[in-house]
This record gives sequence, structure tokens and C-alpha cells, in this order.
Amino acid sequence: MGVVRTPRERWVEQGLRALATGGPDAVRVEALAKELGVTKGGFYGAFADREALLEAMLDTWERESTDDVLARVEREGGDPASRAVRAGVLTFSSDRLLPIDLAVRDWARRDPAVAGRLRRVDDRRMDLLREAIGATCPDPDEVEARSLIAFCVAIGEHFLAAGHGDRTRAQVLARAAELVLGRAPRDR
Amino acid sequence: MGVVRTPRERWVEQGLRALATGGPDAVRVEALAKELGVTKGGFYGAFADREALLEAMLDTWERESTDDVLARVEREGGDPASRAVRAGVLTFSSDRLLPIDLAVRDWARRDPAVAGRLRRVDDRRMDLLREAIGATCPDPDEVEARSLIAFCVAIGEHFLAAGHGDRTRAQVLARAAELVLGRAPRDR
DNA sequence: CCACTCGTATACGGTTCCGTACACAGAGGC
DNA sequence: GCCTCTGTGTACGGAACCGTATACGAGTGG
Repeated sequence: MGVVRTPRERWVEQGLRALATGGPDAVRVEALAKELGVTKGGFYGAFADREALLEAMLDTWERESTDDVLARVEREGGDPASRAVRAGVLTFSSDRLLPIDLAVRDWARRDPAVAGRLRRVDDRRMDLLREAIGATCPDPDEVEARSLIAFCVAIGEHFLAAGHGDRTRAQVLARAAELVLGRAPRDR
Repeated sequence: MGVVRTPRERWVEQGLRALATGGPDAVRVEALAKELGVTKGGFYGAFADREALLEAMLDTWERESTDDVLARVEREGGDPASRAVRAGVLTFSSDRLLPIDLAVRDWARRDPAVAGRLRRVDDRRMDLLREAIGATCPDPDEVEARSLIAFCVAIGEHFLAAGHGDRTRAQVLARAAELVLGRAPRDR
């Protein structure tokens, strides 16, 4: 077979970059081609149409956000709380994954299929949180409530524009983490 | 002067509807005209261009989200906590304002001018939260942290797809509100 | 060295937009 | 009734895209 010059993967990669910075509407075949330094000529050999690219993008996002992250977390081990924090850091402190995640969240509000994928991803993340918080909190209802709060703060923080006077966002977040997760500020 | 047939306001209204359901990219002059049952002929008499419509839309959103809501809240009175809750209900339980708010939040991630407007709006909302939570919590750092958490939950909840097993989202949120705001579940 | 494969460039038809130009019609004011 | 003002319909030029068709060209396997 001939050498693969612009494989599916590169289109997906560039598509995710466009999604992260401009939302789903910014994922345009001709624009991606220009960014990759080629024309759209070869695109339709790798994908049936634009929709197929969006599907493939969501596939890799879903895998990277769940399997890949969880595999790293499990490999590194630790108690439930530090595993959950590690997973959060891996996805929400990633210059790559975070903007994609936020874009997918907004996308999911309009596209039921995307909402279904996001639901699968979020359910696995919530499991981690339940496990972490459940290790120190006996009341299952409170575990669920605290997990929801923690998740909402991790996400909502990026959609909030308010300032905090003299304090930095990071400082306020550190205090918030103490309140939600339990006692001591574990790390970062 | 002649009777106003399709005034600026109607274009703005329809534009906000499009923004709420499809994001800024869905605000298209010709599409709005079709939805209004006219052609775009008269649009460019009321607005210089599409950008001017977007500005006008943000103007009314900002006014409705702050002045209008706060005016109603102040008129109805009550203690700081119930005023904050009332303001939250007025904006985040509104079929009209909520979807626009969420769309603006995602928009703000890409457009600095929109981010500036959102910052002004969110700052005023945070002031309400600080006042409400400060009434029962003495530590200013904790007040700031709890206010941030409350705001993040109010917003983030709508960007979260996870389920809660047997519980409903409303049940978990009720418990979360108790945890964040203090003790008793005040209302709704 | 000759097919054959596979990504590529180029060209084309169709659609959806934006913004402009211009002529038309109907509701006041006089 | 006449004039003007203003929102409207229609038409046009240009741009950005999608998806298809087709020919080129550089590797690869025989």
C-alpha cells in the first residue's frame, strides 16, 4: 500500500482543534484542509462526509477522556480521593482536553447524540467522585450531593466570569475544595 | 412617521431565540427574516450589519439579566438570602433567560467583548450571593468560596449529563443547596 | 519496468449566507 | 388628494462551503 500522507487521524486532530476554539460550526472541511496545508481532495477518501468526521472526533474524545485517563489513573494508584483528584487534573488542567470538553458540553445541549456520549463520559467521572467522597462520608445522599457539587464546580468554574476582589480564582477554588471534599487541602 | 412594522425589537427578539437554540452562529439575517415572515429587505434599515444586531441582542440580554431582574427582586423585598434565591429563580428557571444565559457563556469563551459583558453581569450576581451567604457566615474567605460554589452549581448543573441512579437531579440539588447555603432547605 | 493503489490538486454545480441597490406601497401630515 | 417617510420585495455580486468527478504523480508489488 502507498504511504499514508494525511491519514484520518490528522483530520480528526485538526477537527478537534477547531472544535475546541470555535465550536462544532467551526469544523469545516475546506478550512481544515487549508490549515493542514492541503486541499479537501483527499478528505472524502477518508471520510464519507463532514458528519463522519464529527463522529470520529467524538470517538477519539470519548476514548481519551475516559479509557486513557482512567488507565493512567489506575496505573498510578493511590487512595480513592487522590485518584479522583488525579483524574480531574488530567482532564481539566489539560490544554488539550479541557477546551474540547467545554465545547462538547455546549454542543450536547443542542444535539441529543452528543448528549448521550457526554452522559456516558460524565457517569464514569461521577463514579470516581462517589468513590472518593464515599470513603470519608457515610451518608449516601450527601455523597451524591457533594459529588454533584464538586463536578459542577470543576466545570462551571470555566463558564463563570465573575471576579473575587483581592483574591485570585485559584485561592477561592482551594477554599471551595476544602468545603466540598472534606477537610485538608490535599494537593495543588 | 409611518407605522413600525418590523421594528428593531422584533429582530432582536428573534435573534435571541436563535442564539438560545443554536448559538451565535445560528443568528443569520436571512434565516431570521424567514422566521419573521419577511425578507431581509428591511433589516439593513434597522441595523448597520449582522454585527450590530448581535450587539443589540447583548444589550437587551444584559439589561434583562441585571436591571430588570434586580428591580423585581428589590421591589419584592425580603431578607438577603431569599432575595438571592429569588434572583436565581428568576433567571435560571426562566425558559427565556436560561438558554440565552448558557449560550452567552459559551460565546464568551471565544469572544473577549462578550466575556467583558458577562463579567459585568456575573459580578452583580455574585454580589447578591455574597450578601446572602454573608448574613449567616462570618468568615469572608468562606463566604467567597460558598458563593462561588453556589454559582458554579447553578450554572454547571445545566452542562452536566451524569445521572444519579434512583435519585432525580432535583433531589440531589436540594441536598446540595442545604450543604452550600447553610442549613434548612429554604424553598423550591 | 509496468501496472496499480492511494492521496492529491483542480474544477464544477449547488446551497447558504452577507451586504447593496432600487423600485414599490401604504400610512401619516398637510 | 398629494408628498414623504419607511418598511418591503426583488435582484445582484461576492464569499464560504459541501460533495462529486476526474486526472496527476509518487510509491509499491510483481
